[in-house]
Amino acid sequence: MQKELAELLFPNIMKTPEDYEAMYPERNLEKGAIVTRFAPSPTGFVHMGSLYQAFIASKMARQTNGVFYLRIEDTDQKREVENGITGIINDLKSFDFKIDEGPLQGGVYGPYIQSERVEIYQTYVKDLIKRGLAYPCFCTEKELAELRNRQEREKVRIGYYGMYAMNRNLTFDEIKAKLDAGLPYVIRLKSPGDFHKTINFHDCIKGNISFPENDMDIILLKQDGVPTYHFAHAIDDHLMRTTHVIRGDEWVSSVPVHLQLFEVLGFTPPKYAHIAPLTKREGTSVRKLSKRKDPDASIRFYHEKGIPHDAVKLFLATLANANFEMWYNQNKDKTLDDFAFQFQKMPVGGTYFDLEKLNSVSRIYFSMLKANNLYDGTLTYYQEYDQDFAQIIEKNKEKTIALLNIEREVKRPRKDLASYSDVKHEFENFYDEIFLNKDPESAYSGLENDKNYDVSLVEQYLNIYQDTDSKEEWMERLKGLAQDNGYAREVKQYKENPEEYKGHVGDVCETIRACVTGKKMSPDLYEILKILGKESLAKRIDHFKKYLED
RNA sequence: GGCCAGUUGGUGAAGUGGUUCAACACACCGCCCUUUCACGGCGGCAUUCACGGGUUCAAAUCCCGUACUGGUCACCA
Repeated sequence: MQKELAELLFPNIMKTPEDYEAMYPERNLEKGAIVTRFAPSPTGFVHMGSLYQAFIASKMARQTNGVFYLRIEDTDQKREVENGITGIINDLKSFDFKIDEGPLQGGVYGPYIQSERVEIYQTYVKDLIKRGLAYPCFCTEKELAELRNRQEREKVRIGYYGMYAMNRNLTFDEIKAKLDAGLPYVIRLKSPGDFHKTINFHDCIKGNISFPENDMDIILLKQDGVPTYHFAHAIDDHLMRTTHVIRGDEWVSSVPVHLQLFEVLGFTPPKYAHIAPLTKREGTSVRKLSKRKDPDASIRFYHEKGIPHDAVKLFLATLANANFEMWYNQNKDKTLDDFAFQFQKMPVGGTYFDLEKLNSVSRIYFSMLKANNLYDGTLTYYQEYDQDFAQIIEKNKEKTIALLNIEREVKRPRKDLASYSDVKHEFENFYDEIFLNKDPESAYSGLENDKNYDVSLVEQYLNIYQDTDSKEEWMERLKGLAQDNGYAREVKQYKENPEEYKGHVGDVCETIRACVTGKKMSPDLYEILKILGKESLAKRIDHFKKYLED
């Protein structure tokens, strides 16, 4: 009878589970190799939360010489977005995640798009029906809603299970009659579970967890013949020979369903690793990072700000394994690839997505770049976002690299850059074509309207300027200049007898700095002056005077 | 409401029974270095690990309860 029912429902399915088992054999990999996947729905761009999951999955696969593949879960046509798949692939590519198998790169376990695998799912469903483990259900939305209401009233567990599974024991003739009447139906699992029994399993991240067994007759195939997530997961991850299912922890409570599915299908279950969500604070509550509410959830955000993807990855790495940061700080010459991530060290609760932390990670990243690499990245960034500035730094390539190199090739480099967008802000005043073309007020806006400077100090400095000076000679000159004008040669001198001086050599520097950079703070003045040269200095003095006169 | 999980300083977090167990990072403050800022150095910032009880010679670490936070209970993934 069950066999007849199976044939009645799926007359066109000719293959058997055995055929697919043979088609997709076990992978031949070294022991401990992790086969895992990134399995998004094509609902738009990849956001931080899913990127984080992809990062962890690809990392775990890479470091065990395993396989990282991409599977598109497009079983819900309603949610689909145009170009969703290429968008996802491009996003992953831009972060340099190597995809071993996927819709574009192919692979012997394909197709890697679920909508192209419908025949496979139906084959297994047909087999389950044949074995009396699944059945067609004709319940309408309305009936289901009524059931829910009734269960709410009776204060019993809500769901389609046990005695509430109305269509569970329909006879063959009843089913045939409904079919003949053209009624739509879904295929449900005839759950063998008992809610009063407990199922234990081990999650690689969360540890041992126990749940009541699943007794819900969950839907396997929707009305359109396409599987639900649960069923597709069981079939695909078995057939694609996934060893570790790495996914968001909103799935933890579904594990009993999934384990049951593996059981009835006769599959060995994979290991599970449920990743805690990236979270944000909102008042006193905590919520998942949201595509809609958080601009920083989008990858675009980092691109526009000019935070390199490698810096973002470093940040994700510290979120994934907090001990990464310490290791990295002690092994600056190593890369992400040299660190072995551990599931056990991944956070169990929510993971706070802290932009300030990203900032600090990015600063360290920038501080370690070589000037010419920094230059290349900067140029690429401004070619996209500010062509005028891009032209200027391109025209002044050597000068720009020299500027970017100030206090860089030292043991402890500066950390004043957190993004490419900071470069313009920090350095634009060093280009005469920008600085001198600004009106004096805005060129010197960094002085915050402080006009208490003695410009004659800079004029005197111009007269004694020697571009062959070593740093020590330069300093000597400044000290002389200080002394001649009633300033202390040394800061200490001044501190001991402040009333005897107008100020100290630092104040002299400060005045030159203000004149030259338009700011109260800057990288090493000696280096800057050397790069700018005497001519530029002279022009800046005139500019400075206009500002002071105003 | 049922089921499952989490709760360590200003923040993120290490740490799962015992003489450095309260690391580290970010933030903040103080001092030092110093031509400014930064960098760096030193110091400060949880007598205590949500609360209450229990087990133990010994608990942030194990057990029970309470509170709070989050997840989940779809023909969405």
